[in-house]
Amino acid sequence: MPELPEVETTCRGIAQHITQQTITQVIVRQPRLRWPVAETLPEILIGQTVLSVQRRAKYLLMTTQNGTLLVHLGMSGSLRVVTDNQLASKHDHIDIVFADSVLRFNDPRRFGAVLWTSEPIEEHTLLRNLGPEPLLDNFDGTYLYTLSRNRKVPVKLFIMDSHNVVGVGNIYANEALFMAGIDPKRHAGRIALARYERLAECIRTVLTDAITQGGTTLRDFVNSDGKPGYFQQQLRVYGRSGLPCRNCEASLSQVRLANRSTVFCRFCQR
DNA sequence: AAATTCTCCTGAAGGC
DNA sequence: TGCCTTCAGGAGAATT
Repeated sequence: MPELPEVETTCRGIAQHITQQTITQVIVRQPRLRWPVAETLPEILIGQTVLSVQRRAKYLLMTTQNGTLLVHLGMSGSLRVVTDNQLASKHDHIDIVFADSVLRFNDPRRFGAVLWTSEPIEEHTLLRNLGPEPLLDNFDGTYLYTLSRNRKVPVKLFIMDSHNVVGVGNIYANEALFMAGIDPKRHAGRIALARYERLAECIRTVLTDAITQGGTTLRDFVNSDGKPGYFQQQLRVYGRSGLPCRNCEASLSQVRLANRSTVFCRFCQR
């Protein structure tokens, strides 16, 4: 499933192909996504030129002279650039057509979103209340510590809440907490500053490593055959319930927090 | 304000 | 082979 590293890699991968390209056609085969795709999307987009492709949280922002196309990949979405007229296949819901290429949005579970906005992007409802980017300088242990005082929510849910910090999905929340030695169930307000310093660093590390891997794994966004090819990182705990902890060999535990699978080592994480 | 639950959707995996 | 159930989950919306 696309987490921040996949979105970042997608952003870099498609940017080089569609920046400065003018949209000649828009095909919407399935408008029922997370929110309905505007019926007017083709007439809005045709003739516009993509000036930049950026990422905020897990949103991809394609800016033109008139506004921004927001794309969220949800659980199962992917974007790829097609240059050889290949036929659309199952779940290829939207094509953004340029002179020599097509940006194709595929999303089996349709939790993704494609939305047009002409208002200033930072004021958009979906972006205005987001917390800091975990890879920028305004995110650190002091920030997490201060924000979490008196909060009773489990720390795993705290770091997965996009109001607090964006882009930490279930997989990397599990991984970062293992790496930091923190019990995912621990109340956010009951963790000391030094441990939050460690956690912030671990969040940065797991995300950065994944982006580095993705840069090589998802090396080609043009005519990638079939699957989007999300990277299989070396995961320490996620998906390893009942398997030995890579640190102490004990069997890894699994619980559910807010209906999310949570895997941890009950000895290494406190 | 904060915490919790609900909701959308399809594909994979397991049981019989 | 096939049909059923269960699970997976991003994150906004709704509820407590």
